[in-house]
Amino acid sequence: MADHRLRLEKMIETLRETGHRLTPQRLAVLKVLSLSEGHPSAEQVYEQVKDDFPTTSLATIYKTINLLKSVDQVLELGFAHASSRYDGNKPYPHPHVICTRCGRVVDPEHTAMRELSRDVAIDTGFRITHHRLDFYGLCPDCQEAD
Amino acid sequence: MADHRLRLEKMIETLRETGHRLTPQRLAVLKVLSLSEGHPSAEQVYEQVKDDFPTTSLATIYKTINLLKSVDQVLELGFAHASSRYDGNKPYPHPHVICTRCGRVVDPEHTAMRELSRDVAIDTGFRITHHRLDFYGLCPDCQEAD
DNA sequence: ATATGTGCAAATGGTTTGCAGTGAG
DNA sequence: CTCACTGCAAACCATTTGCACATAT
Repeated sequence: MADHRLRLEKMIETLRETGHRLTPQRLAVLKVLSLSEGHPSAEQVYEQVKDDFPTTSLATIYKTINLLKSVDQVLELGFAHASSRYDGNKPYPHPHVICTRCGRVVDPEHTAMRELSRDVAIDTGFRITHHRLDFYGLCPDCQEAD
Repeated sequence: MADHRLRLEKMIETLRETGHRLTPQRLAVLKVLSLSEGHPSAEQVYEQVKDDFPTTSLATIYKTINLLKSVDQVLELGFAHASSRYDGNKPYPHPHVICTRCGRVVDPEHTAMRELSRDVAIDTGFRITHHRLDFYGLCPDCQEAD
C-alpha cells in the first residue's frame, strides 16, 4: 500500500539534514516504524528491534522515537491509560479508528463528521461508539508571548 | 452559560440511581466538576476541594472522577505527556481547542473539517497548528467475541 | 578526534491500589 | 449496624534522565 521504502529513505534523509547520526540501532527503529502497517507501541518496536539487535535498550527506542517526532517523521497517538502508538507511514494528523477492547488501531480509507463516522464504520467494520476531535495550537495569550 | 446547577443535580441523581453514596467529599468534587467552566486536571480539582475540605486526598479525587466516568457524568480528555483534563459540563464527545504551550482547553462555539478548523480558529482566537480526530469502538474481531 | 548516541539503572510523575479506619444509608 | 468510602502510603507503569562507555562522522 504505502511506499515503505520511500518512507524509510525520507526518514534517513531527514535525520541527515538535521545533523543526526545514523547508528545501526536507529536504522533498525526507522525500519520498524516505516515498514509497519500497524501502529506499534514503543514496546512493540523494541521487541522487533531486539530480534536483530539483542543489546538494544528500550530507552534508545524512546530516544529515537522522540528524535523522529521532533523532525515530524513519526506521529504519536497518545493515550491517558495506555502506551502511545506510533505511525511512521503517515506522520501527519489523520483519523484513526481505535478498538476500545483490544487496542487495535486502523486507518480508515475515507477521510468530512456525521457522515464521516458512518463512512468510517463501513470502511473498517468497527462498531463506532464515540470519537475524539481535538484542535491544537496557540491560545491568544500564548501568541502574544511569542 | 451552561446550567451548572442542573448538571450538579444530574450527577447526584445518577449516583443515587446507580447505588452510590453521596459523601461530603464526593459532593465537593461534583461541585467543582459541574461548576467549572474550564477543564480542570485532577490536581486542580484537588486544590479546590481542599479549600473547603482540607483532609481530602488526591486518591479520593481520582476515585470519584473514575466513578463519574463509569456512569458517563464526566468526560476525560487524556494525554500522553500531561495529566488528564475533565469536563463535567458536557460529558459527551465534543471538539476541544488545546493550547500546546500553556495547556489551556477551550470549547469552540461552532461545532462539520477544513472549514471547521477555520471556524474554530475564528471562534477561539487560537492559531491552530494541528488536530486530532479519533473514532472509538469495537473492531470486527471484538464484536464477535461479545 | 570529538561530540553524539547507547545502554544501564535509577528517577519521574500521573494514576491506582491495599488496607485499616470512618461514616452514609 | 454494615458496607461502601476515605485517606494514607506504597505500588504501578510508561516514559525520561544521568552517566560512563562506545562509535559514527
